[in-house]
Amino acid sequence: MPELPEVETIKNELAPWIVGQSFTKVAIPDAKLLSGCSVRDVRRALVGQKVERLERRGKYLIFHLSNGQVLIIHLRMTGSLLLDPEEVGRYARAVFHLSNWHRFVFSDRRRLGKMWLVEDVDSVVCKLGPEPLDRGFTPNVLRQRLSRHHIPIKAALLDQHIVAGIGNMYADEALFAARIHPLRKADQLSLEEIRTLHNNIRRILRAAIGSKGASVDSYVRPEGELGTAHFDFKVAHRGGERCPICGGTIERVVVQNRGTYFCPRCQPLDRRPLTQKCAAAGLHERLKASRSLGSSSLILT
DNA sequence: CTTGGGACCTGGCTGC
DNA sequence: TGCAGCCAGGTCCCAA
Repeated sequence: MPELPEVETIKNELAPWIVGQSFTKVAIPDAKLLSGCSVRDVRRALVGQKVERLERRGKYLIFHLSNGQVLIIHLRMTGSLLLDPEEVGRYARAVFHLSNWHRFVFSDRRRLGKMWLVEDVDSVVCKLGPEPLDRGFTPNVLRQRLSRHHIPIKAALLDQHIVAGIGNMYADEALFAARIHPLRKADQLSLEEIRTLHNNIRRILRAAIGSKGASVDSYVRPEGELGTAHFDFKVAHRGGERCPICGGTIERVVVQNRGTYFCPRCQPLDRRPLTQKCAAAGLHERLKASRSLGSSSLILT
């Protein structure tokens, strides 16, 4: 599933082959791929145009063309861009031939990917939230954006209008690293929690780019290699396994129709001190009793 | 305005 | 072995 680190990797690895080259031939066997333009429009506009620059914004890949137009690709769930594959394959949705005799293929098993040809990038990506790796993305920016939403923090991190580029895997990893339960309300995190979350979002995304992305499902890099970021996952897609911190069992819940993995011990829903929790639950006596017995923890249900 | 839920899409998996 | 039915999740769209 291409999220920010995967799209960034694709951009970095594709750029040396594409930037400065022009399109010589474009085939789009799957017209459903296109949003707001026809196959003929795209072929006519692209052929002969040079790619001036390749850019990523959130999970969007942006090709700046020499005529000022912009080709934008979103890979969604199962899309990939393959450089010079031996065969185009049965899932090829678009094939781009370049002036250096290389070609790249937009391959997408589930056909959820999208492609736009526009005059103005903002007509497609204007509503995206800030780039989490930009200098301007400070803890205060994150705090301000989260404070407007009374929804689970997991849902807020997945909302591209709040922050761009984070998907299901990295949201789970960042919340685990910050020890924040995925169902905590976005507008009720403390400043300290937001600082920790902000720090971990950036750390985890940077590390994942360093590992060239996570190949959990169908993600492959343009030249066919896999990424290795998933080997560093602590909770994502690890339901039922042991938590690497506390040894407890990693659980899976569904938040906003998304499989969500977390450690209930490391990411408690209620973070108030134990004494306050017990007061709220009317459990003074039980706490005293458990302490007098030398118990260091109390299970609240 | 915000929030939640369904649609899109299809290969792969589960269970009968 | 075959097949129906469910699941995965990024984004858009609609209803409350």
